[in-house]
Amino acid sequence: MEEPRQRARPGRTPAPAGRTSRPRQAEVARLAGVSQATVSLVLGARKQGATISEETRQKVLDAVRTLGYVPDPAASRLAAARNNLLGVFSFTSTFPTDVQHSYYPFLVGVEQEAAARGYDLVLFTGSSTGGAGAAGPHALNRVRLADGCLFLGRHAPADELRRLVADGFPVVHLGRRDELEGLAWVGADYISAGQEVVAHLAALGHRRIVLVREDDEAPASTDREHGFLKGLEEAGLPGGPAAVFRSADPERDLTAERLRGWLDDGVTAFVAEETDTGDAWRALHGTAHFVGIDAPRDASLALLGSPPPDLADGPSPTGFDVPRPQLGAAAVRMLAALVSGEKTREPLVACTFRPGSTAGPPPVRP
Amino acid sequence: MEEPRQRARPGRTPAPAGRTSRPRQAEVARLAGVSQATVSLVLGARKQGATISEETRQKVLDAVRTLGYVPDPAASRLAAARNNLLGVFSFTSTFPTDVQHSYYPFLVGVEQEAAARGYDLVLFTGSSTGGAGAAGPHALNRVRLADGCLFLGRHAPADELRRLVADGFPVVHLGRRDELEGLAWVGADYISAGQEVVAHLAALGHRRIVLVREDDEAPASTDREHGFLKGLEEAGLPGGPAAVFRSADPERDLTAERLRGWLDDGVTAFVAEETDTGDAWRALHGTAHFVGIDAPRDASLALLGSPPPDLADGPSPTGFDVPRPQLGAAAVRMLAALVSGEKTREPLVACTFRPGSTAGPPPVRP
DNA sequence: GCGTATTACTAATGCGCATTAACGAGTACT
DNA sequence: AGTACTCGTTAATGCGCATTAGTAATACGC
Repeated sequence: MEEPRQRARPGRTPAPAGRTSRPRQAEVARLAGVSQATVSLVLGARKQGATISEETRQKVLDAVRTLGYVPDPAASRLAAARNNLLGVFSFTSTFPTDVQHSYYPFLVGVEQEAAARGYDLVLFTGSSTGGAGAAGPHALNRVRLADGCLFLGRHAPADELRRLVADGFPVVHLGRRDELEGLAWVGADYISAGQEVVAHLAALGHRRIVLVREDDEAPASTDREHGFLKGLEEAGLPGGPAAVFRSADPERDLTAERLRGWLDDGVTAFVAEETDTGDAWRALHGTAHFVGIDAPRDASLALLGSPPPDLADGPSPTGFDVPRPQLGAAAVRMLAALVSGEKTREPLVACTFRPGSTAGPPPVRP
Repeated sequence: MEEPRQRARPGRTPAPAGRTSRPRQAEVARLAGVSQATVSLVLGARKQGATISEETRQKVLDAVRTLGYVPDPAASRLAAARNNLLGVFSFTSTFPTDVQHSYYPFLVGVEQEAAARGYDLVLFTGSSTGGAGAAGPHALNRVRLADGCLFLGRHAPADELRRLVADGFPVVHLGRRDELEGLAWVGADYISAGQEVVAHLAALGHRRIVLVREDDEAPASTDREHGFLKGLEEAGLPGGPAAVFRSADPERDLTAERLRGWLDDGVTAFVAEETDTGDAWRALHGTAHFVGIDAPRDASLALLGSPPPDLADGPSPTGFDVPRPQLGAAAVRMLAALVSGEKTREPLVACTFRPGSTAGPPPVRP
């Protein structure tokens, strides 16, 4: 019988012997005098199955400590396990030059909650300015290295997100996102918060309230309006289109005449939504000041959110605050739940009512 | 001849057939009628070596499109023996509740540069309670999961850092750190910057200049003093201990009497170092104001750094700015160089002179 | 004394991809 | 015809880890 000719052995070149590379489980095993499998068993917090003697366990752990062994995340994941890494993906850079527009407040909570649960964070930056990093059609794919990924901002391409979700990869979107079937998300409960603000005003005695908002279809915006209208309804106050003033440019359209007109019509309280720019509140605040309204004496003002930084020094507006760190933390909790296969939990985080100083009882009409 | 008994084949259970998993290169290969290796060659942007016919390339790309294949990053990185991950370690949390005390400005540059080079960032928090790797005495080992690691702040324990460096793990420290042999670092060139400020004052005509600094041995502090003294020397001005006022609590010790004494002695310009707290500048600024000095009319003031946030609204002090984003970027460049085995580069980043409005010609003495 | 548990560990295997030696086919040159 | 190349492709291999069948050793039951 002719022995089949021994083929040469292709494959990768062995690592250069010169530099000491990071230790592997094999080295740990050698040092501990056990097999690589045993090392894996000791390190993996197996819930059942193999048992390891305390003696062996200690030998292994000692070797791990001595060598400073740390598992390779890529290998862990490839072997169908996890690597205790959570991704944070933002299409725009996570650290924009301007802190104001950053996700910083959310990340505070994200980092804390992740650390508390034993996860480290991987920052995946989408198309950054330089963008040499092949921001191809599959840029989102890198996140698969982690056990799951958190998405900030609504810029993540829907089809790629859908793909991740369809593949069963744990994904959580920070901010409501219903249009994407199956996408888990956490968001602030703007509806309840808006409702609460209206309830507060109604309790003070206001009977005619107007909402000033921008021309925007984002959930954060429409939810606030829903909450506002719901609040009116529950208080038995007049709602309908007349209660909402919507404009693409409030600072231009919210004129003094218009404001005076409302006042003459018996409107005693005004509510503005919080926007990226803060324009709605700025317009309301500015025009009211211009007209000579002294809040809350002549009329009450409220803001569905926090004031923009440039107005932060003024009197604290009545309204609510979005608990951004808590939102980040909630997102991490949900992501962790998905990673471990648990059911998803309540996606809404309550906002906190801020009494402020711009709302009071309506003026007594002569 | 007895055939060796056929061992059973242990290993992992095959994936549940139920769910259609994502396509692999093998499936693409089958559809395209080529081998898996060919698929890998087509997809990988090989710089040299194998050549692929245009026909085959198209067949493969078509199959990729048909199946919607996307590479598994875990597998890619495992096979390529690098994770494309850079660690960022800060002993305090990376996102402190107070933005002011954060490394945010550095991270802006770190993120940009890392993204431009195709790296993702892993955030390690030293103080984190759980922190996956139980913040024991070997908490730093956790960073070995990345290809290299950037250290922010000087809280990282020296012995552990030393260990990483000794093991050939690529490490870069943000901020000068000479005492640790072999540690790569990048830092701001405080010496040149301090020198430049003094040169500016000297050029304006000042002949007696005093530096106010805290009682601190941090390189950022001593470097500023060196630069200051070097500047004096180059301008042929009197240096020595008399030119430097050092105090652990400048706000208490920098009294009005002392300041008046200097003025009487012919000192016409004062320089403060920038500190974490901004106390040196605050003391100098405050006492000068108290004494009735109007800068730059009665005397010139300069600051070796940027003013603290609470004084940011006042007149812009003459001095220099530390280009924090650029420092972060430079640190990433150096780290990337270390990871790919290149030589390290220039560790110093130049500060930018800020003319400001607190320095001018010395007053004409009667 | 022999079957059956139980315990403690190891060998073997594959995850999906990158890498490379080897090979067949074609071309060009002695 | 033999040699020397170039081109295009593939088989084989391993990256580092998790998983599981198997085994050896000891303990237990009757």
